[in-house]
Amino acid sequence: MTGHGMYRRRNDPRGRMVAEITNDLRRYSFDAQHVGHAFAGLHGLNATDLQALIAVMEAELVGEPITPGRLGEVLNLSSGSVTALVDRLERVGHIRRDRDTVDRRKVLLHYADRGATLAQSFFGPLGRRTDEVMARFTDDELAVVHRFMSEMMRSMRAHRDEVRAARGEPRRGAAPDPTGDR
Amino acid sequence: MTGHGMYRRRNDPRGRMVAEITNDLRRYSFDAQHVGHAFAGLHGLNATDLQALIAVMEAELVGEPITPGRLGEVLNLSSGSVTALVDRLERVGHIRRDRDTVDRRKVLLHYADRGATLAQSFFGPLGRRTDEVMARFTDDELAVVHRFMSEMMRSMRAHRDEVRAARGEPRRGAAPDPTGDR
DNA sequence: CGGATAATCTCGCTCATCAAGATACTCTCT
DNA sequence: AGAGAGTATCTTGATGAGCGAGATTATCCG
Repeated sequence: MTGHGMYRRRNDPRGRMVAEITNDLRRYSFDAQHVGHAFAGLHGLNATDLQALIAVMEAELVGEPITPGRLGEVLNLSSGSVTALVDRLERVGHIRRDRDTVDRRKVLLHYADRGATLAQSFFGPLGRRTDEVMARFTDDELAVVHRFMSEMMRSMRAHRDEVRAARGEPRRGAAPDPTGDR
Repeated sequence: MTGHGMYRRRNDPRGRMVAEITNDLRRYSFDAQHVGHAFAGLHGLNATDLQALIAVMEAELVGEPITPGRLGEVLNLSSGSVTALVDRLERVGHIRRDRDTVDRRKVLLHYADRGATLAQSFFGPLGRRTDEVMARFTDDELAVVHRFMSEMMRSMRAHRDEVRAARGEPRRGAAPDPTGDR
């Protein structure tokens, strides 16, 4: 999944370039997904656990610790799944729970040392590889790349929201999907 | 997940740009993953099923229908999981199995009309969005983006192979280009 | 207080995936 | 031609992530 460009066999140079960029983006996302999966497996976690750990760290580094509810929104998980997820991560010492002092219904998630170390060993090698690639580009070139990725990211995010919103709406086309939905 | 740039708080302009590109790439991949998941759910599939369908179509469009074994390598699934996966997709009419006439141990996977229609409705809207973004870039700018994404993709693929190798077992018969398009 | 609202957690179930082993077919060598 | 080794796929049983409905705990307000 994750990307497109499978058809689109235009023959002008620009058309080919668009197709290749599209394919590279798709492959990059696909591989990134598998890196996460494999790395998580190496450390006794699953892909979701790793994503969650990263989300918890990001939130806390920005100064706004995340709640289980919000984490569920970010990862698109049910509340029951989030509880199980947080249990798993807490049990192995990657994160910990704290009650919010202001609104004591809320639980705030904080990363523990063990989690920080793990994230470091995930991002470290990845960052080194990224730096190697980026070193081959001038400031002006990186500025172009930045503008591009920024717009592509926004575009994909909008698309994600649209597809998610399509849930629960009348389903057109083909088979009635006996299992309902997931 | 997958990506990085969470730390790296350099303060020079270039450092900030690198960090932002990195973050956008990570978010793009993350969202792309969720688009696939949500779209699949809408159609009674899971994320893996959709990836598999795409891989089957890609292989056949290139003229080399994929086998279950190869599909398992691409998706990094066990043989048992692949059988179940292919069963699911065949049952709902997205793909079909054919025995290879030359080596009758092999099974070749082909997409069916229903699968093609589904893929179309997945890639169509995505492609439209992508075109909108790319239209805002000149040929020269796209050439820079192309060079960048190509190198980033290769870098991520190498990293994936490295992380996978750190586990039990490398791919047999060399594993060039899973998701291989082209 | 009592009711409404909100956030999180509990429980029973489903289903994707794995690991190991069974089966089916092919290839090589004598 | 047949035995044995090799390869591809399929079968089976177990595990565990995730869902969804309802229970629990906490806050806020009249």
